Amino acid sequence: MDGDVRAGLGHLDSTSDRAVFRQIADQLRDAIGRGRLSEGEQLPSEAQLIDHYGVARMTVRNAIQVLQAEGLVVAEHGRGVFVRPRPPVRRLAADRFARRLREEGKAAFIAEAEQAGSTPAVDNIVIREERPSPDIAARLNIKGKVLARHRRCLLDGRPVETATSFIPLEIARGTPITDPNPGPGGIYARLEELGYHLGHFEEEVRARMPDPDEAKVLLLAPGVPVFHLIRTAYDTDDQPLEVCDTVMATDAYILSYRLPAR
Amino acid sequence: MDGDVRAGLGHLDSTSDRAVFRQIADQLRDAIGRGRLSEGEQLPSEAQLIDHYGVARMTVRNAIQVLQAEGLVVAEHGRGVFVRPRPPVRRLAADRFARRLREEGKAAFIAEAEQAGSTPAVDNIVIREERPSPDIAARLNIKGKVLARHRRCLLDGRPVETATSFIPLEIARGTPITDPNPGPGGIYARLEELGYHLGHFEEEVRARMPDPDEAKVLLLAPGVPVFHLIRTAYDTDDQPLEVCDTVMATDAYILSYRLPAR
DNA sequence: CAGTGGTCTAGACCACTGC
DNA sequence: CAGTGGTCTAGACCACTGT
Repeated sequence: MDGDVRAGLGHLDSTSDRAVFRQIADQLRDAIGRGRLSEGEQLPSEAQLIDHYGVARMTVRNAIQVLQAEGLVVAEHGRGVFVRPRPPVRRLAADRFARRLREEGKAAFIAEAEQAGSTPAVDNIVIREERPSPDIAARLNIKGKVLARHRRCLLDGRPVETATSFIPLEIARGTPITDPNPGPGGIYARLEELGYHLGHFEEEVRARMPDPDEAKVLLLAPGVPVFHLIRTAYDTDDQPLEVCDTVMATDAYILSYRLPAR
Repeated sequence: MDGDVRAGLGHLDSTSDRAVFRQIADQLRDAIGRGRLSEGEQLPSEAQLIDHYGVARMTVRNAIQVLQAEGLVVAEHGRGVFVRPRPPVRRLAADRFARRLREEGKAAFIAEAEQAGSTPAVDNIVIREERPSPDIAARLNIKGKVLARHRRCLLDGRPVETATSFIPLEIARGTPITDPNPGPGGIYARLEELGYHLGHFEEEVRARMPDPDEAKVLLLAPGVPVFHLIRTAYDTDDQPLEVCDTVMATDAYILSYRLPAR
């Protein structure tokens, strides 16, 4: 026995040309993958790993940092390093903007959350007139100003997405769409009441690492990417009515879509 | 003047409680964001940053590592650190599995690539019978074995995705689906020839950091997440015919979907 | 308080790139 | 060859957590 630091970690292969910190990362990753270290469980402390492997502290820290960048572990100052718990994941259905939901008086985010038994919340609401970016202007096919509706959405107290809707000011001005709470069914319901008939949505999905602001607002752990969605709502004449720019925590969502076979 | 290391980097705020390496990362990130350092351009070397800020090497390296984890820069051993070039992005259309493409004799990946003016390629093809994972078995609603068709797809020489299709062995056995090259239109065309009528597809989209194997096969830079798609093909009776598990480089793709409004 | 991770220094040697 | 980043050591001091 060699003071095995639990989890059955092995030895270093000094003949290998693989860097020591990578070998340590490999062994910890393997322990996590095999379930010898399970979700939420604490990894051996830096001091224990230093003893076990007989290396300098930076070597151990480099190993742990590799795992952090992979999203496998989270370090908590003063407490330890833990296998990253997988938060509950919400599956966004392909029909999440179906009219029946609006008719039930639910905005999409609220409806989805309640259907899944979670408690939704919305904060950081900012509504103002803006000159749109060239990209937004092009998507809306307009030259003038827009109404921008920004908010952050939370599930069971955990921030999961920020979103900004852009609506041509010509459409939004003087309507409940300019209110912080636009009423039952959300702004899509208001648009339909105003005589705009929603035809379909187009959604573009990207994924990337968050910038520091996004990581802060969404309380993202290192190694957790974001979805960046840009959704355009079209009326039945294929005229754009709204663009919604959304940044979502990828550890909180699975996006689901239905594709036609013809 | 203080040997300004190009790019107009500023000074450290010693009164700030923000860590020095984060301040350095902030300044470099800002320089990139403002275009003072543009795509592909080389950052000041570690030695230059050490001189400029008067800090230890590890401090500078920590700063650069922050930017790497954000996907903003790539380090090349012996050459320097460079603002990560944005590779050309392929937009995957919502109708990419439309029948007309199969009838034109193109598999989806090939059709998409050629339509966009790129040169597609496929390698690492492995086809074999397997006992499916519980998840795959459940999606296919079967108990028996599957035919697994694995491949890696490249655009203009750059690997962009790996994919594995799972087809119930009962369906695939003794058909061209078991061939490395299943013929024009891909396996979906073969399925239809066999009398299965494709009705629709359901696609689940996740994003996460790659594991080391995925990073290697897709030549992913640090800080580049992957899309993980699981697509199920259904026939017109809503019976599953195939499941395709795909891992894609997120810096190579924008996924595009059409959502119904009712 | 002891134990944890966070930051930083000052060096060393190595491996890769390009002239 | 000089210049670059990659790895590693051996320390120091700090900040946070929990007892």
